[in-house]
Amino acid sequence: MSAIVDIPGATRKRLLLLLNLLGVWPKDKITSVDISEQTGWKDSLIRHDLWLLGYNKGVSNGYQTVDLRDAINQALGLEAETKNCCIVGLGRLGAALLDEKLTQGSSFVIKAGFDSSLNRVEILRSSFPLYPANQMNWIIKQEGITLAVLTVEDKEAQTMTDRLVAAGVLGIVNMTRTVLKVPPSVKVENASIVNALKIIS
Amino acid sequence: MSAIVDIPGATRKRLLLLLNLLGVWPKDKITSVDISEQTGWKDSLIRHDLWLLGYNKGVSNGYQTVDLRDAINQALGLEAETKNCCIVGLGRLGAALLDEKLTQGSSFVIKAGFDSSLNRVEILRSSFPLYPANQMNWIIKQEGITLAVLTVEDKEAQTMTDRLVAAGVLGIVNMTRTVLKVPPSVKVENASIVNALKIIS
DNA sequence: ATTTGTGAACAGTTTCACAGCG
DNA sequence: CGCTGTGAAACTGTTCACAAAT
Repeated sequence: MSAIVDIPGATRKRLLLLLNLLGVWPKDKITSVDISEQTGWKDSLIRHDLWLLGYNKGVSNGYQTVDLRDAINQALGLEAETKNCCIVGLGRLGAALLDEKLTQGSSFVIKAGFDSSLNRVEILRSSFPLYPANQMNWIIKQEGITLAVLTVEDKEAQTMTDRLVAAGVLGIVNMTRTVLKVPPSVKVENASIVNALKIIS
Repeated sequence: MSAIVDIPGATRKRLLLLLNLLGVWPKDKITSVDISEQTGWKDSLIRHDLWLLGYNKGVSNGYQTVDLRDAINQALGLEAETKNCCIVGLGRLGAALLDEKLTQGSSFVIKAGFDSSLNRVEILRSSFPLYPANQMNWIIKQEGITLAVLTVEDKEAQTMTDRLVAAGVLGIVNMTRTVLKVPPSVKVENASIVNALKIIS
């Protein structure tokens, strides 16, 4: 088990996106300039990222697409075991995530969905079980769920977050506009569409 | 029209989230320590942000909730005119966004939805019109649409992006895993759920 | 000739320390 | 005193320039 280098956040985000590009790159060789053209990142930045990562098999010839992809996957500690996730909030947006295609080809498995409305839990069809929100604590523990996607109404966001944290979840993808209050050990990534619109406008 | 100060990206993102917090803050006064407790950001960082923004009405007493909110709104150039948006890709995720509630209370108005499947365009119900993707160019121009939310399948992502760019869109919220290639004048914010899961895990 | 690997220089961001206001 | 406003210091992230490899 090679030492997993500590990759800075900004670099990590880029490498994760690069992984997606490598997955569809048609040629078996790719250069830092190729990547730059596809992504808009400076070629020097890409080389620097890969240097931080400790990859150094590209000398003067560009990188082997597949080999680079594997190396990044390994260095980021992905591709390891699958991670169990849950969805909290089964309104229109949450229900859309019941679609398996979303996580297809990734190492994430959605193990459960929760909603505070019993009605929704009973009506919706899904490939994984749905539960009323008051069962979150024990289901999360029992299923070994470590990540959650939060798609509730804003007014419920903090309450549900508190429950997720109490149940021992390690990371939350926050699709609400609310700023979530979590202990430092829990990671939050904000992916709200309205917030994203504000950022770019 | 006061000079709109140029706010650095990191600060801008925080202020946008802070706005949401201020909207639900129960007291009429708020201090940098209050904000720190709710968000996890260092109180000194918050004061620094507000300093950059040019706000300086808080001296030694904390900030007036409503006044601060207005000031941030104004400084970020939000709250100005409404921005016209469109949704590209009406699969399960895209269809979920047809719900008006999503943009409710924001200054974004969804003017159109597009999909390359005529079938979906005809079947789905929505509060704004849906069009086949080949009409994107003129509809976007006619409706004055400047922002797009991209919720297509990954394999269509770049093609649709090219069309959006050609039609003159200025920003894209990318809900796909694909790294989009756009000219420097077009802003992209990645909000893909699977990518977000990777970031936190 | 290309294209990487490397570290130094540069730019951006966060934290610290503390003067000064109410 | 508690809390902001302020700039310097520390830190993080990006770009540049160029030697080395093929």
